[in-house]
Amino acid sequence: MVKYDDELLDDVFHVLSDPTRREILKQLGVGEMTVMNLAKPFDMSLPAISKHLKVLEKAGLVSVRKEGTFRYYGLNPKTVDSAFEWLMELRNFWTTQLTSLEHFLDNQPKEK
Amino acid sequence: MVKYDDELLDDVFHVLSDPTRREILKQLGVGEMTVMNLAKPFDMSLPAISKHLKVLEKAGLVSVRKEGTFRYYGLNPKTVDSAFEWLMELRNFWTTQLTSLEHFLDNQPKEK
DNA sequence: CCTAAACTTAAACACATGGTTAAATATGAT
DNA sequence: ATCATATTTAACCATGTGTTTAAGTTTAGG
Repeated sequence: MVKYDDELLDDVFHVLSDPTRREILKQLGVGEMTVMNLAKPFDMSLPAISKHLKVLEKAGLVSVRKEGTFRYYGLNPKTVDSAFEWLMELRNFWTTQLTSLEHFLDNQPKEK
Repeated sequence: MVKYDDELLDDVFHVLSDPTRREILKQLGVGEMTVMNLAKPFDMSLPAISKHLKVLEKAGLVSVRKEGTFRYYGLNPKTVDSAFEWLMELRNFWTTQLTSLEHFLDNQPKEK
């Protein structure tokens, strides 16, 4: 199995475990957005969104560009790939294990 | 976009955000295991592992089978699929958005 | 019935999280 | 200089997390 950076995975999966952040990530797929505009769909204060964006940034999922008083947040799609690939490998590992004879024998039902 | 259960995604991604739980999930790919054996590789008390297993169970990623004083934990691979599929769709959504003209125009660099 | 083994539950703790409101900061416009 | 706008920082709060140790619980075996 490929080696993954545990801390990176911690951060990325933690980011993904919050619905607001998932929604923000989806939204950013459309293009760069200001904090104000990102906040609009949510029934939540601006500082709350600002905090979520910090979490996203710390995990390397987004980056910021300043322009006047605005801050344009944009995607960093590669970081999500690390989580995706980890998940893919996990599933892959499971599948190969599950088809092995050893596993088959170990998992014969012992009761029902 | 397909509709996903937010609470399920919250739980599954939260499970995945901890390295101990990721390791447990990987390990369970080999086959059912008792708590004792699952705990062995970790430098951590048994109750700590027990709690992680509760989290995994609550998220629907594993299930338990009792046999005497032992508890055999086994995988529930389908639940991980929901997170995997959500991630896949997100990437997919991004990709289609990123190739659209609209996005291209919105994202011309404004400074450098 | 007694004991050992395999867990779980309880209680406690330090720290993180997700939210709030109010105040500070930075920038552009008048 | 003043003001409004966009955003962050600070301070606070309730709740959740990951861990520990100590005390149950359940079950198998002498």
